[in-house]
Amino acid sequence: MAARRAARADSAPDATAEDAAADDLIRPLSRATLPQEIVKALTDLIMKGVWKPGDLIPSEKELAQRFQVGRSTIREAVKSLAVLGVLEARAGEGSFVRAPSTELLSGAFRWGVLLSERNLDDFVDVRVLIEIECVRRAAERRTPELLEQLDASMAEMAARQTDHDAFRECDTRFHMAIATAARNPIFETIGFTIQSIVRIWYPKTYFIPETKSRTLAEHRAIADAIAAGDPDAAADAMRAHLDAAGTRLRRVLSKGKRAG
Amino acid sequence: MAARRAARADSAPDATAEDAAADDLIRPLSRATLPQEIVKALTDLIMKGVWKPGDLIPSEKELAQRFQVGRSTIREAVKSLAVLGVLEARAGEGSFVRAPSTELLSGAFRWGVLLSERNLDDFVDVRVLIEIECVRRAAERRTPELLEQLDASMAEMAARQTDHDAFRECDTRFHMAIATAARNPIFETIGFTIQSIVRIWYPKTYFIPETKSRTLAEHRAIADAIAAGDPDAAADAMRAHLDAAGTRLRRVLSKGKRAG
DNA sequence: CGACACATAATATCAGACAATCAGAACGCC
DNA sequence: GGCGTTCTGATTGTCTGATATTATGTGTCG
Repeated sequence: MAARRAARADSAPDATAEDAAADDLIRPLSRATLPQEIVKALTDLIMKGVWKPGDLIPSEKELAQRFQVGRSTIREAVKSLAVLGVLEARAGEGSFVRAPSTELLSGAFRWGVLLSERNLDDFVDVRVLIEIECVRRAAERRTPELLEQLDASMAEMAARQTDHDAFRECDTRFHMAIATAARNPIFETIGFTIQSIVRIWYPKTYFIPETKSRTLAEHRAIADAIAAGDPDAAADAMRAHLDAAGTRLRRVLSKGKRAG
Repeated sequence: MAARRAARADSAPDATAEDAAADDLIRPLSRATLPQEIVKALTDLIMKGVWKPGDLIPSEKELAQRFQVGRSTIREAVKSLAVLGVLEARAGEGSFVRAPSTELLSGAFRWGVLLSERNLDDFVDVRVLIEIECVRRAAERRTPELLEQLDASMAEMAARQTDHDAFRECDTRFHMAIATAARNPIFETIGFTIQSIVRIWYPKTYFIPETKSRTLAEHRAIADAIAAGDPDAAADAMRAHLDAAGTRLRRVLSKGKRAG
């Protein structure tokens, strides 16, 4: 009969020696389903730099032949990565590796539990570390363009304090400008990712009366330190801002929980 | 008779057939693909609390009939959500809503790093920031298990210095153990991602004779500082290690470039 | 030289089939 | 009755083939 694909038949669940490579330590729990393995294989190809953003990956038919699986299996894997925002499948053209963007997980961002109170502290810790580093680098590498962007953001912020959406946009722009000014694409991407999450949650704090005026003042302190080219002062100002914002968010969340 | 959970029918697409048809005629498949729509519909059902964590969702066949699409379409949607960690499909049982986890949140950062432009210097900067923070947190939160893992890694490293692959595995394990010990899933994920990329590049430095002995000594200094519960010393040791490793790598790369 | 029809290739979607797996019912033994 | 075994039905896993839709290139014809 048709030779079956070499199955990964681990006959008995006997305790295996601990010679397992670190590779497999990543997922010891779930038995691998075929599409899951394909996802991992495709991920590895991206990780190793074989496929870079913008690249066209082989067609589904070719991938199916190469992995020795059916087309539907490949499709499920590719589709999963497409939903994640990692790949983009275009009918008639092929599938491409997408550039990093805030669209990552866009469909799933609406899932409320993405940031629950349990992850809030974890997230804030990451935010503090990354944004402080970004602002430090931005202060060292400051340009007139950056200062202009920051000023513009703050000016609009001050002018439109009653418009929640506009205020949020200005807030986002302020932090993203700093992330970009760090002049490191990885910090920039991480910074953008952070902002895409922040802009979903932090606007809840706008209902605290003093939030906006304090935010504006904190932003101004940060911008001043950047303009002065003082990384330490900028870092301090950013830390103060993020601590205050985090406290405000926690206050709103705990209050909402108590009330609801 | 195991009555399957009855899903509300109001999400079925046959309500207001005229409007839907008109809309579809005006914008046939505008941007969204069918599985994407299913994904959105399913996440909405979860978000609205119709399906709660642990619940069994309708079978693929029933969903296909209800949404009036083929089963493969449903499968691609469910599989995507399974990859995202939102659903869990168990053969023979059905698909279940998973308890919220940090997978989505961590995944966003993971892909951000993976898809960012990969310049060595930029990458090393990120590595230094993240791993120093991880080791600092690990020193504050150290456990006997961590110290054991680090010792085991270093012991094997010392014993198998001639085996490049084994040495690399130990190196990876050492850094990943520290990332895990930071006790923050996002830091852990970013740390793992960094290691996944690092392990592609750094083995090139193993051809410098003194690399392995120095790496081992640097690891030992880090482990000692962690064992002593001294975050600052651990951070210093880690910085020294990463700086040295970076220098070694740059040396190999420039030499290789000049030679080849 | 340009516009239109056609060929080609890729994804999008559907349908059906069979295998693998699991929970629970049915059964049989003690 | 209690308990282990077998059977069965439901569900996901996977493969194959077919049709539809879409984008790209190409060649013909005016």
